[in-house]
Amino acid sequence: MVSDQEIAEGVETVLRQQGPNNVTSVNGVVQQLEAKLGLDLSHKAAFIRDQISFLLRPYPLHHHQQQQQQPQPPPPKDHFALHHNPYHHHPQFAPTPFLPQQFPSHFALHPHSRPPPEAYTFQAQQPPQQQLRRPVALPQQPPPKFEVLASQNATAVAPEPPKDSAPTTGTKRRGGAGGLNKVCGVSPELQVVVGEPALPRTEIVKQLWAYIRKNNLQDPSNKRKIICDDALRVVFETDCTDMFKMNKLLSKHIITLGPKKEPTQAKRVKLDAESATDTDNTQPGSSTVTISEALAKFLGLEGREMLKSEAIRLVWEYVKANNLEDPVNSMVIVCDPKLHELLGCESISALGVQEMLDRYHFIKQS
DNA sequence: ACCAGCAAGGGGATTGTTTA
DNA sequence: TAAACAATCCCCTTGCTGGT
Repeated sequence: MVSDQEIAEGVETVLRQQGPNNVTSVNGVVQQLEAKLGLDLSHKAAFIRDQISFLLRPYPLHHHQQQQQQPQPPPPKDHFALHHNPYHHHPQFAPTPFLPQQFPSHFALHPHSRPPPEAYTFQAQQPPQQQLRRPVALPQQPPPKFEVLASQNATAVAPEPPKDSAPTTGTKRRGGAGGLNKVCGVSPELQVVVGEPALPRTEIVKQLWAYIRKNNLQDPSNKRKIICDDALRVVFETDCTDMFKMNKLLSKHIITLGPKKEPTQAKRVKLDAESATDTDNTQPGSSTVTISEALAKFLGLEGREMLKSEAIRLVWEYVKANNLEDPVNSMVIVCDPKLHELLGCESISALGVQEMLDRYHFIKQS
């Protein structure tokens, strides 16, 4: 029986040794790991996928970086460097020299929603059988501890006991980090509105309503009706919608991150884009920032103070106006010379654009 | 007047039930 | 007994309806 720790180390080793261009899927890594360990790891695919996404997540941004760093387009190939695995201490998995390369974007899953290593240890310590289905003869398990983690991303979702709307059907289940509390990716268009690259669905809805109220976008005669402004028009592709349709339209812009049950039909936008790391969790989309000179030049603006959301929106307008989305994968932006000059790379994931702007072109104000 | 419940919509987690 | 399947819950929003 191989432990989660060994698997985690094995994943890191495979990624280091193989090089990203040779690893095309989670299954590929599973297979290589199976060959390496001589075990059937198919039941560990989700765990392995988690490990991959953790290892390939972007480096976290630090606030002082955002404030102090001068606009210096970085070598994009460093964008996804392999992170050290907290499990890593077994000598047989000693890391091999690793040359940073651009990983296939489909490996860049839910990066910034990733639990901190210490929290992850909790998961790893639990045999999956106990985490998942019936606890067999064990007494009722307490709510999953990673519920707390979900609240880190969904700060407004109070961890207080939920409303007791459930009928008296014995044991009650708590949401935990899954279900609607699961952190989902946000499309670039929707990011302009909610201001975050990844949020739980509930939080996305909440932010959206905050945006609607803030901008007075409800029809006064029928508050169920939403009158779209420019940003919402891009998201919903209509001038007017109602609150129920809104959720449906919203789902197009919510990208499932991480392991997911295989749907019978691929109906969603493919998840292959890396998420921008964003340490600024105080309504970043609506904050005023000073943009870099390069960005001001790019946007053809005189002034350098503007709403962050507006700056992002303008960049996306440029992308769309110039058809810079990869026709094969719209989550990948193929930079033209002008965008190349701004971002310092030839191509970038959709979600990576905001990260680059955050990191190098937004100078936050107090 | 006030309150609770319901309406739609998303999808994963969990529990309960049925079947092999 | 295990697997497969079904049902329920989680959250959020506004406005309507029915009960108190």
